[in-house]
Amino acid sequence: MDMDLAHRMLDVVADIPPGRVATYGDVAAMAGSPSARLAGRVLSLLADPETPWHRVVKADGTFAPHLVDEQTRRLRSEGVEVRDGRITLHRWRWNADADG
DNA sequence: ATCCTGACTTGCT
DNA sequence: TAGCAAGCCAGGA
Repeated sequence: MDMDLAHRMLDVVADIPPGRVATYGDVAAMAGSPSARLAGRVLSLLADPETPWHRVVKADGTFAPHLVDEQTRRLRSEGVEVRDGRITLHRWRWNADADG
């Protein structure tokens, strides 16, 4: 696996501000990859305890099935409104340009 | 080499 | 809105 790319993805995730989220596709794109699957793979294999993985969601605002509970708790603790296992993406999605 | 599976996304029905 | 297929990168059998 491309470790340089992997670390860029982790850096992108680390840059997501609290209370904001990004999609797997966003993370991949910002790291220079077209593969959202790779972003998920990188998080599953290389995420540190410090990595805010819970700020990464699917393109439709839902979460990976096995993470729903934990991710819901963490996002709510940051002020993100989670309804029925999903968020309103257009409202919480991180805009790197506007939000930093 | 081929097939299946996975923290994914998009387009069609 | 829900279900399916194809495309995507990588890894295991």
